[in-house]
Amino acid sequence: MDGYDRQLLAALQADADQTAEQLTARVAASPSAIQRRIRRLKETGAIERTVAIASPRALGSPTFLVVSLEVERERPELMAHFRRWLAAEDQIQQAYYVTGNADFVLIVTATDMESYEALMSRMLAENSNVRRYHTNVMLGHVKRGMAIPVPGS
Amino acid sequence: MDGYDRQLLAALQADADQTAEQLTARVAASPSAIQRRIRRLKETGAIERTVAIASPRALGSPTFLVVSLEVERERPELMAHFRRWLAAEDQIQQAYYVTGNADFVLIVTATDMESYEALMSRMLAENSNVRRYHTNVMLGHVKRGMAIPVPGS
DNA sequence: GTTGAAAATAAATCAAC
DNA sequence: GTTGATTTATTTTCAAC
Repeated sequence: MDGYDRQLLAALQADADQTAEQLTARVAASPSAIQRRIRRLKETGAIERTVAIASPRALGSPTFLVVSLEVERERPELMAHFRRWLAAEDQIQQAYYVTGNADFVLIVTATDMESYEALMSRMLAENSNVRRYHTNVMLGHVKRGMAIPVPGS
Repeated sequence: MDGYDRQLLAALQADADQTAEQLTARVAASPSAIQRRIRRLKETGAIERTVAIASPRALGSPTFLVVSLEVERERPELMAHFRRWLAAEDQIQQAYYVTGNADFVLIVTATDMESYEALMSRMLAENSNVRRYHTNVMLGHVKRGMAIPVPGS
């Protein structure tokens, strides 16, 4: 991971559809070097994956919700079960383990509030260590991304 | 947007590095049809963009924070200013406008707590309508993604 | 790291069904 | 929608510097 790799990560986090040739405009290196490094970044896992960001409108403008929840942490096996449950649910986009009032913060999608409530009921039914949760319905977003800023860029 | 497009969106949200040929395994259509549709999905904006998901470890394991904040909403011009401010800050990955206790939920990255605090100070100094905020430091994540589930898939 | 050429792969375009 | 051929663009690999 040197300056070239960091510049590449910055560029590809913003737009992964650029060709090696186009990237020479942003990364001071030749197409050959760029191609080699991109492959290496993927091999080493510095680039975990490349994904298409879909427009919510194109998929029926689902409801998004921000859920903070508290769990009973005493039983490790229940926590492990809960994490697996979260990972398996497609409607749960993001699941973060946090400090503070809440233990988890989730970003959830649902076609409508009814389906959200069904998901939450199922969550409670299938995870006895979930104590309570608080829902914030998303009204809109200013920004949506996963890009991590790169030091030298 | 028919069944083919939805299947494609589902597949590309998970992995955008698949060739049209590889996609025939998941989308019951020929490579030609798949290529044509992918291009159309990008042109129409159904696919907003394609991005590389970088490993936080590769970028120095930054701290992630979930910030809920309350704003003074009375002055629309201040709100517009705040939204632009959020959009312009690289450290702010996601900014959601929500109902409930908080008005906004942010997902923020910082190299360390000091830089996070500097960002928040600057936020307050440059946005007089931000009333208060509450920080949840992220300890880890179970899941990190932007994929929207697709009805028929 | 670079350039440049060759080979392999994939995408784009088109015709015909 | 499909197949198959063609063209174009990109990636990959390599040699030489």
